[in-house]
Amino acid sequence: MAEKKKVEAITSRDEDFAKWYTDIVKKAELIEYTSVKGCMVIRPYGYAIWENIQRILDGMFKATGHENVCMPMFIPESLLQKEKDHVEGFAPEVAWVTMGGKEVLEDRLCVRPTSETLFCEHYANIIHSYRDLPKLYNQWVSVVRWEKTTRPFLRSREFLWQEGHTIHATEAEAIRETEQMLDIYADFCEKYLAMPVVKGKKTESDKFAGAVSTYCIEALMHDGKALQAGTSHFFGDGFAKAFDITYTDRENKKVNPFQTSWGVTTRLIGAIIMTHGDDNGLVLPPAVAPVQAVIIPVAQHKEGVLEACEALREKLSKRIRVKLDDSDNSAGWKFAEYEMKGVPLRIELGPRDIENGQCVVCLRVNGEKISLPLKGIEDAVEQKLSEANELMFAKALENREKKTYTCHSTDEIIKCLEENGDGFVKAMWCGDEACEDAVKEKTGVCSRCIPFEGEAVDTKCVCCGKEAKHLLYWGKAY
RNA sequence: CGAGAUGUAGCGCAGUUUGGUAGCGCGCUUCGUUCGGGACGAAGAGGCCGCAGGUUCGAUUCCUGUCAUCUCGACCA
Repeated sequence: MAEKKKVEAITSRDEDFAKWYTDIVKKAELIEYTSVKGCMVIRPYGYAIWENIQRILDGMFKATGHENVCMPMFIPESLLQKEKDHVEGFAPEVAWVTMGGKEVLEDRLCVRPTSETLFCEHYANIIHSYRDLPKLYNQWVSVVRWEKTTRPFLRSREFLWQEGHTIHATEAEAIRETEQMLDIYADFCEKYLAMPVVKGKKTESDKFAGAVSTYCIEALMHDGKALQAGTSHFFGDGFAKAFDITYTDRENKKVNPFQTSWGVTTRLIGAIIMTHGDDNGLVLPPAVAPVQAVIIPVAQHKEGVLEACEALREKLSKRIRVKLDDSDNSAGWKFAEYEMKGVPLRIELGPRDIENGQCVVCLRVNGEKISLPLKGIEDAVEQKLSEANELMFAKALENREKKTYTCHSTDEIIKCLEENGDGFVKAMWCGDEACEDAVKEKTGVCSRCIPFEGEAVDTKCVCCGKEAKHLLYWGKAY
């Protein structure tokens, strides 16, 4: 029996985190590989998670006045090259199109690696007066970046995302927008994905190509590596100038507007896996779980069991996403299956329960198993789902706190990571790029962000010892 | 993109050293017995051994190339 179980089990998380991750994406049926490197099929169960993410976020965007649009997938080289920093930032990973198998020499087309240039071209066409501003646009599409190394969800060559592109009359308004969207991302991650994030600003060397400043949310995965979960950029009027976007203001003067862009990707699914998953498989936050509760009949061949299960499913389906598995697999098989798939709640219903007017409810996050009366079960189940969400957030936060270290020298960073494993390192920085590089060279951690919250832990730079300007989060990143 | 490893049935693997057209476990199909933590028995089905060249009478096995996957670096959401 023990032998058999071993055959089916996934790699232990603490033994080999990377293998554990790929085991989960395959065994929970989130993705399947294709014959093209870095391009994956997102299977129904994986895509349903993305649809839930999409639905919630889209609601948040709409509630703050944004509208969805859809830009073309192709960008002519001449357009891509209009903003110098931007094109330089993306050039190495742009995929070019050949027409009918022939190389195109003049103004060839690429597949969008991001759509700033397309939005800019469009804005230049439709914006004339201050009355045309702001435009708060977003699109849900896929983009292509020809990455060298790829990993499902974390780094694929084509990935799904949303990209918001807004344009404003004033700098202050654009900055407010950048901050607002970062807040929305952070709220979304913490409330709906139960994933704590650090809000902050990227250093100069790490910011988006063409941006004045890049804000980000950084999350810490269970193995102590950092993952950028979302970004929000303030562009100033640099793009507007490069693309000749102007409007006439109230004083009848021609001026450039200010822009932002912000995005999250299917990488969030990778973040969910690596934040919450355990040795039994995926653990999904209730808000985005395709199935929030699964009903498993016990001794389903016995009279009345399936009928009782169906009645329960019917009742719960009015409130939550519920599935009844009446397949003829054994109950034990189903338990393991839905644990692998990360279903937040399992409801067992068998002859004994029916007799007692109850069911057994089991929480995926901690394995807690309790009997609850069938009367009023809808409320109890909703209660348990929100409890599961809180527990997941608390667990993830505990892991992050445990793996957040404060260091005062590069030697201390090296020693600390050796003793405790990877994690966030909080250390002061003078603001000099040379020090940023030197820390990476010496210790292996790179700068993640300058956090909005958090007090100075020292007065001197962790690297050069000169006066420190910023507290910085450092870490090894995905 | 540099270093390394791996591609054999849906999944996990053996076989390759020493060349002769493929095997195991799980899963799958059918029937029966089961069903409160991945049940059991019987009978079946399933393979251009990643792909393309080469060597050979003959290649899953040897050689070359290529594609994909994984790991570690450099780069990046």
